[in-house]
Amino acid sequence: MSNERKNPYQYDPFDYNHHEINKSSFPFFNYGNSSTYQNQPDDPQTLNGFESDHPNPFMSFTDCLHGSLDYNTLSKAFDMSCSSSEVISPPLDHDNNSNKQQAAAGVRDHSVGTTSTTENPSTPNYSSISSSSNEAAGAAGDDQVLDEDSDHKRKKDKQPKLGSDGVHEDKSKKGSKAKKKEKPQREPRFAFLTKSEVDHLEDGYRWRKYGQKAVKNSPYPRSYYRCTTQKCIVKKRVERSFQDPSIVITTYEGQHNHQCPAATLRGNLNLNAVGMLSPNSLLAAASLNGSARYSHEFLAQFFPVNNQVQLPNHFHDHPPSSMLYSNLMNPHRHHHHQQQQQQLHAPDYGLLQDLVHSFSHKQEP
DNA sequence: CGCTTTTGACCCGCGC
DNA sequence: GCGCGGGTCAAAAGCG
Repeated sequence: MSNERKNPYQYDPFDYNHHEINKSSFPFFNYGNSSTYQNQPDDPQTLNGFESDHPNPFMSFTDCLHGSLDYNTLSKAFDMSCSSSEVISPPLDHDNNSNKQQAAAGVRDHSVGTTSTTENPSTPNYSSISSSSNEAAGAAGDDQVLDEDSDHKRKKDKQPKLGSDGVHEDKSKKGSKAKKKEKPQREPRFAFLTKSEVDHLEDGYRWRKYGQKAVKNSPYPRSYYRCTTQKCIVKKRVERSFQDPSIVITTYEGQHNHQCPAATLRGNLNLNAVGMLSPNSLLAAASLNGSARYSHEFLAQFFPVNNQVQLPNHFHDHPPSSMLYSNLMNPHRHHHHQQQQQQLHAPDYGLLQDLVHSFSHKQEP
């Protein structure tokens, strides 16, 4: 959070090195689960990533939704189907502090061009998927690591409070400290950078805002949303880049345990059907059927809760940050008229600032 | 009436 | 130990 990190959000999605363009793979990764995120990011080996052999390139999308899919699968699948993908590598150096590097590594090269811009000429919108990481905690601080868990934890804390009459089911759990030692798992997170005039982008799911906080060094607040579906613990944070107010940073955490309400209703985004498609098609479907609004969630669904993935070798060889940039988003067909969506995927390092920063500060002279 | 948003308070972890 | 910042809660208000 130092000032030296000027323009944390400043980066040009269109201005990347292209030497890694050929690497078309899904940019998602995470730094592992409860056990791995504790590892020092300095050690690339601690990163979890993709494995090289995966049997089923076209696995059911539903599988993804249910977390049976790992990054490996994703990468594989997407890799295969994204011949036309365009991966853009941000000009990141390797000489940055290891933390950043590591974090950035997440995005590094596993970006998958979803659809080439030519494939979707009618779409002025560009999207990309950001990767995320549990490790975000690493950079962001453990509080984030505990996000999921802390959520419960806090509840416990609170519940006793309000539920003086009631539900302090387990104060014992309150022992957050004990829990902390175990470094409870947290859901993978995925950040999307979206060029949009609206803060809260519709993605087909229903969200309830449960909080808002001012962001340090930013005039724009960060909003906290939770999926309203019962038992669904997915959360997302939305904030606007103060460097580029046109960019909305949406961070998803967790994985929906249900279908996209909108998709279900419309029948457009039938997940089972989608499962029959190649990832590329999936993305296209996300774009076409759900329009830009669904893309976030849609893509987010791909990220398994299963944190045990490993980075491929080349992932380590080519440090951070290739950002995928593609235009699968359809133009504002729905209410968000002016919603020019330009999604860029960036790793979630926990703190959005850090997240974005990883991309940007490399571009600084 | 039910659901969502707002908002101040609170908790927690981390850095100093 | 203290202060800071992130994240969450929950009462109140707003909305359809």
